[in-house]
Amino acid sequence: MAFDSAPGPDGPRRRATIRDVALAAGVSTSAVSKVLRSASGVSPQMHRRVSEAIDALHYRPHAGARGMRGASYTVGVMITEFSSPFQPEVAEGISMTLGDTPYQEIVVRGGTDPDHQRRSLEALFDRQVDGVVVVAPWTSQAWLEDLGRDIPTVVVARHGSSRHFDTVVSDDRRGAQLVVEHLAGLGHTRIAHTGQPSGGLRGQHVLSHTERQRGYEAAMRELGLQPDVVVTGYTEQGGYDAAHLLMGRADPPTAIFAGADIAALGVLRAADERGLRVPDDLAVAGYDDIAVAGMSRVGLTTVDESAQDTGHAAARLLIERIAGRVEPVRFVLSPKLMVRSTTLRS
Amino acid sequence: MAFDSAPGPDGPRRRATIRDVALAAGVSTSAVSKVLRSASGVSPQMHRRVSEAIDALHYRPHAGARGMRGASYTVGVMITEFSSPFQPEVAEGISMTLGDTPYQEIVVRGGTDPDHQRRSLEALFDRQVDGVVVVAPWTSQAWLEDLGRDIPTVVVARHGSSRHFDTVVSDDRRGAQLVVEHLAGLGHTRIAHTGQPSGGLRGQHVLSHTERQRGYEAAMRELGLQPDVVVTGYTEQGGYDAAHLLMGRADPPTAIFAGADIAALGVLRAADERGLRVPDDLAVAGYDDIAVAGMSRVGLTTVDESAQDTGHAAARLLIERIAGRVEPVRFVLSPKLMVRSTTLRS
DNA sequence: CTGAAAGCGCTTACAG
DNA sequence: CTGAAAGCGCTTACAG
Repeated sequence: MAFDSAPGPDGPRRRATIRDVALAAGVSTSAVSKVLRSASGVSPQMHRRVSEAIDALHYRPHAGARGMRGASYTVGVMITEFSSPFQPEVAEGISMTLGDTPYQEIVVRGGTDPDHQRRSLEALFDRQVDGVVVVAPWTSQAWLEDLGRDIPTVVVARHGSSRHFDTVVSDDRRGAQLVVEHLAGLGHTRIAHTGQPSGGLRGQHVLSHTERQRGYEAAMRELGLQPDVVVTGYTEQGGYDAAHLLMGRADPPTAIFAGADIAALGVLRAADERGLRVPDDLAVAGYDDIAVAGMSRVGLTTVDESAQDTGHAAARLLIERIAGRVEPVRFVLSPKLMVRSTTLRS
Repeated sequence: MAFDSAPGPDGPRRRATIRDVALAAGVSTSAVSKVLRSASGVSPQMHRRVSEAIDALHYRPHAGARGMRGASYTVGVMITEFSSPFQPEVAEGISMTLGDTPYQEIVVRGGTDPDHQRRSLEALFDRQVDGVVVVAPWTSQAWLEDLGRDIPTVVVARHGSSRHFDTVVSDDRRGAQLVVEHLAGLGHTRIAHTGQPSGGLRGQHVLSHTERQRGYEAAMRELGLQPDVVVTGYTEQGGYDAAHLLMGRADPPTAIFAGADIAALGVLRAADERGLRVPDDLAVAGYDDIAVAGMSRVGLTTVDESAQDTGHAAARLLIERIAGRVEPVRFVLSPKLMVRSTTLRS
């Protein structure tokens, strides 16, 4: 481990404390504390002596004890699932950005149930994090505003304005528009969309998928086309079910724009099952540009919203907020259309 | 948030403490503490009064403060990357299993650099976790044994015996054997393998990939075939590079067994680029059975080692260890061959 | 069964 | 610039 004192032959060893360091350096614990926090008001030689003692004892401050008075240097991150193709990339971006700071991220799983998400966020709060990044929360605006009042908060993938927290979103409306225009430009007129239930969120404070659906509908109308939405869910199975439903109709669409890549994969599976050639019989597009989308055997046309950049922006904003900023910031990333073989024959 | 006291119009509100609860219930803080930990020696009416006060104040114990004396009810999990297709599934399994217990998981990213992994583990330790699950650590056995002496520890995906921690592994040797026998049974004799550097780990204390390679080599020799290993890495690019190298030879293999699915995807990309038909010109197999492997357009033959079950077992063992068990346990999961279209023509 | 007191390892005003 | 003292919110022996 990071320390070595009283090495009993087998049992756990005692961890060095600030008191041990103070004793070894012949100074007060207050002095050690100042060096630890690189606070002002320490002479160079004091700094040196303390630093040497810290190294010699392999001392590491106890985060829990620090958190009781000052900062814990921990930021909490909540994502809905660890094993989804998109959100962990956001966490990865946060982790990379935090690498250069004294902050350490801890990630918890919130699930999609609002109550479970609340409990996960509370668990983070109980651990005295200095701030939180919340990805795709299915909870009320009021509850999030309360959270933001109690602790520096950045919300990812949720639209609308806020008073007490920052927001990082992709311009989902614009992204959906890019897809629709691309498909219409190829001559498609019957373009269907697979969506996800709004989760009871309404108005401007909605999650990405609702904005995508709105963007799709607006773009279709603008082109004089009839929107056609099937709401199943952003899962492989959801896309699969939606595709079978749509293609079983008398007058099926010639293109399906799935709200998420994971659902688009389900659409492709259904298309394969029905013996449809992609893109000749059916064009397919997704959203997110997850790693699989770029695979040669998949070649999914989709929208890149850069999960890593999202995480980077979220981490940066959170640090600013921890440092004292209170005015809410809304950071919007620009989506980019990635055209591949599921819409364009080579 | 989980509490509501002194609601300043805008600023953060003060969190209820054990003292507030004691005052509201008209009892001592010691009594509240006992109820919190469901310790013995509390009368039913005391229990009721305290519980009511806890609910009324929306009180939640502060994990940092608890951790200073007793348990923090937090278990730390370290995985190498958040955005890899396999390890987060293990974390998911841990999270699900912990859902029924008072423990909360927190996950950190360790990366593949041993020093970075150490720092991540230390960060967990600083946060006073009650135990840790370490997935695929690239560090010395001595260091892990030291960690295990200081804190209940379960190591995933690392082979060999241990004195101070538990181990959860899949029988990688057997899994590799299943793949080789499957391919040989199809008539292949030139079967190549793509591996990953051992990372300096030797002897019995190696990570999964080294065991897989050993299993491959042993199975080949047993069948009187010549092992043929290219060590690149368990990445898409690694598989891609290995495949181009192998297929560029005068006498190329007819089958490639990639050590991990992610590398197998790279092999498939290279095969597509070279215009090779799979499985007719080249059979491809992987290992891990990640979600993509089962996709209709991929259909990758692979080995299922059940990441969720791995996480479940790890969580269960860790809780036993926190409860006091000291004898090391080694839990071995049985791999299962998943035959799909990259080796078997339909 | 109940509670007063000490202490966990830090940081934060406050004297000097 | 330096340090003694108080206190953060809990749990743990220890009396009663």
